[in-house]
Amino acid sequence: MQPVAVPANKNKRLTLRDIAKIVGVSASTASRALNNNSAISEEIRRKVNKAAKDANYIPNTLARGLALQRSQLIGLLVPSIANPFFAEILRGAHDVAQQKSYVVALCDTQRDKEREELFSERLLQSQVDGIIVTGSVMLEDRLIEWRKRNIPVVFAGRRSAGMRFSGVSVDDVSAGYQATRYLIDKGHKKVLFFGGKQDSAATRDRQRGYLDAVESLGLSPSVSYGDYGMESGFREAAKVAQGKDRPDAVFAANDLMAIGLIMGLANLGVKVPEDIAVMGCDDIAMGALIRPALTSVRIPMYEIGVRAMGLLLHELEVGQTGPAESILLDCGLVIRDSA
Amino acid sequence: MQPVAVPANKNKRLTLRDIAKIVGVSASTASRALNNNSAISEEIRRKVNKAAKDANYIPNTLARGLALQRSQLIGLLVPSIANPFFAEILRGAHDVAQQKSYVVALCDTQRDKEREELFSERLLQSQVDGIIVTGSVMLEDRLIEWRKRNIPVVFAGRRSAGMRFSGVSVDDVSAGYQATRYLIDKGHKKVLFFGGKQDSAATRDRQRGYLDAVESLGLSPSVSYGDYGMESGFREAAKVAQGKDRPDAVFAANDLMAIGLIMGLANLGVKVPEDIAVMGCDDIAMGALIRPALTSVRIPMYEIGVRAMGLLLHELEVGQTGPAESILLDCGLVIRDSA
DNA sequence: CTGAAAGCGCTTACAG
DNA sequence: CTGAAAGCGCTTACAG
Repeated sequence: MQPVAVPANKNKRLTLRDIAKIVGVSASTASRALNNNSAISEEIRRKVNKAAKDANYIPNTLARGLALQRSQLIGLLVPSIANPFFAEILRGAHDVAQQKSYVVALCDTQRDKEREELFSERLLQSQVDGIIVTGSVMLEDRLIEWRKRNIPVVFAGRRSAGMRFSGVSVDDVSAGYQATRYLIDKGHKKVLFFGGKQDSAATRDRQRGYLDAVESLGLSPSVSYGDYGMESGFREAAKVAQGKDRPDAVFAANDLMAIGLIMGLANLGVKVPEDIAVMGCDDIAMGALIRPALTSVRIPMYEIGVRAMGLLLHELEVGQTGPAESILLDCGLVIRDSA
Repeated sequence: MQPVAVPANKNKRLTLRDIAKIVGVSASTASRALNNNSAISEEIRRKVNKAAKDANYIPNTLARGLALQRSQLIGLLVPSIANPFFAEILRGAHDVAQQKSYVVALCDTQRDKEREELFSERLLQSQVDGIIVTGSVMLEDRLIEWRKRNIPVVFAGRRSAGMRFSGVSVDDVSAGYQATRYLIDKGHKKVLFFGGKQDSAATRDRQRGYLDAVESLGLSPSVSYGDYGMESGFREAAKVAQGKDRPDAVFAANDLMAIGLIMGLANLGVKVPEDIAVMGCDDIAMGALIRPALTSVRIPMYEIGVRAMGLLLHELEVGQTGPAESILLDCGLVIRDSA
């Protein structure tokens, strides 16, 4: 049997038909052999696979996707990759996607509604097989577009409010309650809640938990807002430290702001935790390294990403499941030195 | 003229042919109208566009990509999204890609060679139009595969060594030299270079600069390595602080390690900068907020990402340019309190 | 077990 | 300016 010459291939990519030709079978057969999804003679399967490997054949996912109606792409909407909280979710989601041969299309929305909508459309065009939405400010009716097209959407790190989308998150109300309760049990009387953006669901829920704790114990609440960034915590320090009605503890809605706050207070000569106790939320890696080490509420971010992608891929395989599934992961206190 | 009924569309996506039918033209014409890349009567163009908008038509990028041999996807290889340095490059690259209607396929390689190769292959399959490689440990001959297929590759944050690939980075040797020189000029006699992973090009170059400075001034070098993570800096503190041949200054190859080091030293009661001066490299946001505020070398990370994607997209439009183009961005000292 | 054909949804020469 | 046809590279009923 004469070996058939491999076509000159001048910068022309090898196609399935090419390798079929090499082996001397039809493209259909080659396809079946490669995907071994159908009965094929063992010999042909071997030959095709060998030829593919030898010729360094790389299947075209675009063409495959078009034929199969599956792009093998998963969209990921995050408000800010610079934020370790979302970076961790992203990492978790990314890891399981890759492991299942999906590729992740990343969109950093910067919490901007216009960008969210633009990206949502772009991802739709790219025919992503599904989308993970994290920390979105997007109105859910925008997402209905996806639902209508029968494309799975799962939330990560936040629960979907009105319309029922699947998602995995943490009980933020409980997180807020636990943190505040801890502070109060430690003897603090004036604890300030320092939230992130007000339109954020996490801030809303953590504040709810804070209020529950404070009010149930007959203390009076006080609230202030930053933007989830470290710098906003740093700036807040000035307000907090400044005399008259100074709190004796603050519960920040995320660690980044808590850390900024600690830095800012140190800068102003206010001692943490002696003068003011500071507690964060999320338990990002940095918290353990900062001095004083940050007391916080641990939110299993990486795990959230993992589970969210797991859910999404599951819905993809099983086909649109019936009711939306909400997974709530546990969170607990991480007590260190700042409170 | 009777309005033609829109097909019932039960969860079947609208296709170009559908909207062509609505308007009463051929798919070819509809395509031309939408992409307005060819002479088309103004009236038809309007009608087609209106119909597309009314019907909420979403073009299928997969099909388009197959026909045009362009996926509109750009691959991004980063060693770790959890690392702010790469997160910033990623952000820059992402922003310009999105702005030019490309979507970004993210791969976190964890600096693992096997994963890099796996992802490289996966991206090839996905028909990405180009790829940005950042902080890769991948042997460049792996990248030749890309070159052969005529797919643009650009490096970001690191220069390509052997084979000439385009890239944008910073003069790391100079960064190392500037930092060390600053330390020495401040009167320090025993400055330690605390590198990241030894196989990292940035570490190699910054160390080169360090050595140049130290040796040209007749001092003797001493070198130690971490892994670029904050924790490795924290751990290093113990070694550094421990008595006998204690350095009076350390230049860390990145800010994360420098910050960890500062935290660790504080923890051990060693005063920075009085007992030991600490200098970082990169100038990540956190450095400004830490106490003592971190003295560092500013590497314009976001800008690197922006320029790298710019270069890539340019090569894509112009077609493979001739010689590789290397852009070197400036870096300079950011003097704060830690040194 | 294998092949020819049709189709996935778009684009672009090629003719009018 | 417009349409019919062929093609991008794969997959999968449908027949053997």
